[in-house]
Amino acid sequence: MATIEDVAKLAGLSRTTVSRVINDQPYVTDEKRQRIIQAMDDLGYVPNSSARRLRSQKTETIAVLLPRLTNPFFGNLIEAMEEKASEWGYQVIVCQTHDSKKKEMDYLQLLKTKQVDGVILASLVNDWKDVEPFLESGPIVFCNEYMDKACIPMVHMDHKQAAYDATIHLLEQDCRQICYVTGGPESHLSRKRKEGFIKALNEFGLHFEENLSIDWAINVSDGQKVFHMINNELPHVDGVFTGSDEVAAGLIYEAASSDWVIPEDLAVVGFDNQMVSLLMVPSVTTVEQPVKQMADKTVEVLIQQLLHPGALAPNRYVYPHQLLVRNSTKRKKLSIQ
Amino acid sequence: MATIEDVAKLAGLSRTTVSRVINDQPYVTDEKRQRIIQAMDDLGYVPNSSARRLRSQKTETIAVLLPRLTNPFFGNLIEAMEEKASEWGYQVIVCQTHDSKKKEMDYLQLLKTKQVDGVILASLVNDWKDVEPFLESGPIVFCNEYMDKACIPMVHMDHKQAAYDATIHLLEQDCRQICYVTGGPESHLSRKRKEGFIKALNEFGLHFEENLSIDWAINVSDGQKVFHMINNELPHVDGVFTGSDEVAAGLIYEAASSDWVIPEDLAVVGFDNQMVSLLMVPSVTTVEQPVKQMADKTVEVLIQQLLHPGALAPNRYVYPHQLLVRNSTKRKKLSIQ
DNA sequence: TTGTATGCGTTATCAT
DNA sequence: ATGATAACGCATACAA
Repeated sequence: MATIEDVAKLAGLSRTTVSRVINDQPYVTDEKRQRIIQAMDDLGYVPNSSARRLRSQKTETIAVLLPRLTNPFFGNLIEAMEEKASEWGYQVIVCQTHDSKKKEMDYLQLLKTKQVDGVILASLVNDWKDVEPFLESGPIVFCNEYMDKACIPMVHMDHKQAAYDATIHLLEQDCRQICYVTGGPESHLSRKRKEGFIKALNEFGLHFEENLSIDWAINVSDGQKVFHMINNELPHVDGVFTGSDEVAAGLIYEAASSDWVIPEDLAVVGFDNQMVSLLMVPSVTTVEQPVKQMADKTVEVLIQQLLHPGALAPNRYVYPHQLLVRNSTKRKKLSIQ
Repeated sequence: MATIEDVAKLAGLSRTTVSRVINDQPYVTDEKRQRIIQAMDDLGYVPNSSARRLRSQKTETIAVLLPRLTNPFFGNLIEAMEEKASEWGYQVIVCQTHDSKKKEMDYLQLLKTKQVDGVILASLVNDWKDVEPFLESGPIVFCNEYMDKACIPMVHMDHKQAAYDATIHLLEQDCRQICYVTGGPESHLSRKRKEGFIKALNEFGLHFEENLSIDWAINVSDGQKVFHMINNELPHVDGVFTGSDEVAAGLIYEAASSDWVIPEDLAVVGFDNQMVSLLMVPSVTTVEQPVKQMADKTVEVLIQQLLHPGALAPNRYVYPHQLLVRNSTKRKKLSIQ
């Protein structure tokens, strides 16, 4: 493999001059520049990035931590992030934590060992106090997940309000026994959602009931299980709030082979506006998040931190959500005007 | 940031000895080993990976090239790959080419510049002759996509046979005007599928008709467009072979708000056995690929190449597929026995 | 405008 | 068992 030295020799010049050409710097005569370019071509020279990294203390690489890629929300998120990062010439390393504290800490080490310049946390299972020390090694930005006590940039929506809106909608459809279905570890985000859910209940004179709460549902097959649980143990339930379109879809799929009619017997709201929520029969009422905008902003904020280490950017970017009302909750027939 | 030098000084020993401790090498007294570990702890020392990379000429990182992550097939693929790679202590860089020749070449440069030790090609739009030279810089392995002329390991299924099976099934359901829907750039894989499709037609005395061929459909909304195209311009079509469950889902979704009844008027097969193919009403007949096994095998083969550069592994791993017959093609009623 | 010398942090070689 | 030194490939401060 040719090195800068080889190129210098072949061109009959010094490493410095070659380096200048490589980095598009001035103070090189056109003639010598050409000679060097020629030499690089002849040798098939390519700068060794490990050497550059060591010299520059930069990697042009970022890590994105998330639970798992098969959750389409995170799939969409990282798709957009990679695209944006690539525009800036940055690589993206995928870090699936599977909600494991250990894996999360292991991936954070990438920052310490200088394998990446910065980190995006799209989920968090460890305590913030265990993560904070990593800030010494480079910037960290939250996306989706957030944490009031952390003094770093955060890009997310108002999950409390979103859950509130969705729940109010269920209540307005005359649901009174609403099952609260969530999954994954308890997080700041999930607590916010729960707050919104409870706030809405309270406004209708209801309160949160532990026995209508399910906290282990994260995918389609869990959704199917949830339906059977409701069918067998909670027949009085008339509405379901879930934090995931996949779960909602599984539930609705399973209900189709039963007596339950959706939404008349059971109204269901999902979350994320995944494709499947539109395709289901009935289509699923859901909360849309501006995933691409959030992803783009997150990458932008992180890279700005890398480029201008001093500049403290405003550190909250809250994006709007939208409740998309579809057939899985339309219990009230419209009166003919 | 503390360096090995700092640790050495604090412990009153040499860099060499510290390095020995870091790398678990022998020839260090327990007493000094302890002293060094203590010093590393005190300083919060972590080896700098850029320096290690430069020194060892290894990155412990691989690149995975694919068109886009929002295609759930590739989402599942990379999820499994990342997990497997992480078991071996390897990082994964996501490289979305969006089927662009230029982006593909750019990402392949990662190999030349030593940012990654090896590359997995899950798709390919450039000619093989343009890719082959990169082999000088490190191993490349195909997964899903393949190429008969390339002398590198390949992990994939028999796409010709899979398409053949799916088409025969449509024909057995009495479809005679089958629309062939595909998307993305022409590739070896897509050619193989087409061969299988044509072979099946031929066995039923039919031949491929260009005007029943659509080559621009890759997602749900394309599937919707396909339906309208059939509805408006190809009303005599009675079956659809598509290379994607998303497209099939979009088509079926759109058909629901029309006169067409699926499968009676139009039988539809998808590909990949995505969750959505099961959830649709009617559920979608599809071809299942053993994604996880293929992903695991690919990573394993690549890492073996990295660990034992000499050892030529057998270079084809062909995995079985399975046609899952669901409601979108069940036109023939079972006779009561 | 060009070149020399030095150091980024690590590990391998060779002495001791 | 331990340490001095060179080398990995590059880019920068400084000199010319």
